[in-house]
Amino acid sequence: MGSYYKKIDKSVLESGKITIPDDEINLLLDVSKMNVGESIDLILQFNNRKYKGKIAYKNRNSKKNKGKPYYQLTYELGLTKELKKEFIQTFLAIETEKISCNESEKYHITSDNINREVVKFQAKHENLITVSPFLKIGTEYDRLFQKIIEMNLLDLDKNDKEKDIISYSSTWIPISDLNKHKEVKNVVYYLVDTINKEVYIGSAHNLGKRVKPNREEIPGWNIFKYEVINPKYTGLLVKIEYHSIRAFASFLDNVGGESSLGISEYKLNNKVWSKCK
DNA sequence: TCACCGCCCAAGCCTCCATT
DNA sequence: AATGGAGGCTTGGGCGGTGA
Repeated sequence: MGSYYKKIDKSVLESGKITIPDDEINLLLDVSKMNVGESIDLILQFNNRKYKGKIAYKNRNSKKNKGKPYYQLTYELGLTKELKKEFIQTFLAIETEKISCNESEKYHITSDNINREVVKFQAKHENLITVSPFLKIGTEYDRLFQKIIEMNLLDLDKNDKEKDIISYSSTWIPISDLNKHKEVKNVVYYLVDTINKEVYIGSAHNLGKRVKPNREEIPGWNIFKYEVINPKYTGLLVKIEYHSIRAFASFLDNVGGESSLGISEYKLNNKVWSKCK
């Protein structure tokens, strides 16, 4: 048992899967009883936090490489993110290389001059490996870049617009124009009956399928508006909806049993939402 | 309310490419 | 030629939607 030192590269920081050379695998794990196709689960510890990982002995089936299996260490993406924050110098170099690769349509990023920092994998005891920086290039801007990486602002592959939870908020629209908005996706919507002074709030992955005239909960609704949730946060759609309902219920008389200030003659028609008492 | 279905994403696996 | 680096395809689990 010992330590394996690895230059930081895309494998380490992005895919979270690295090939361990045959002559070094025994530093991390006793593989004498391992057969091709098998894998061993282990824990990687970095900064006192533990991450799931495994070492697999993998086959190569192509004609050219048949019969030359190799060892691959993989770990969860949570660790890749922490490592990006640790090895800022290399991470930024890789991101920079990506940009020039895109421009020149180069395919692989293996340029030697970006591989400067080194991480150390040390076998502690059975199935526990500690991960620590061995060679690190610090700068005065590390704290700033840590923040930026933490907020995913450097995921250049992704759309910049993805920072906001709400990506679009409509004006109030008369029911007669409903058809023009049928195709809108991932929305929290507000239906209002201006005659009977009623409000109803809902959410939908597909506006046209949920919002129709004579809706049971608020049959007389005649105007509506909606907010489109950033696709990145669609998992939170219902939570955002309930937050809106809860907020409205605190101010408007409502049929959901929430105590309200009753600041308006309007009434909230929602009956059910997750109440955080 | 429950069971089923389809979709999406991450993990796993395979393979090609670059480097030595 | 050998082998590590890394992209792409496949798979499977989880989750939301839908219909009974």
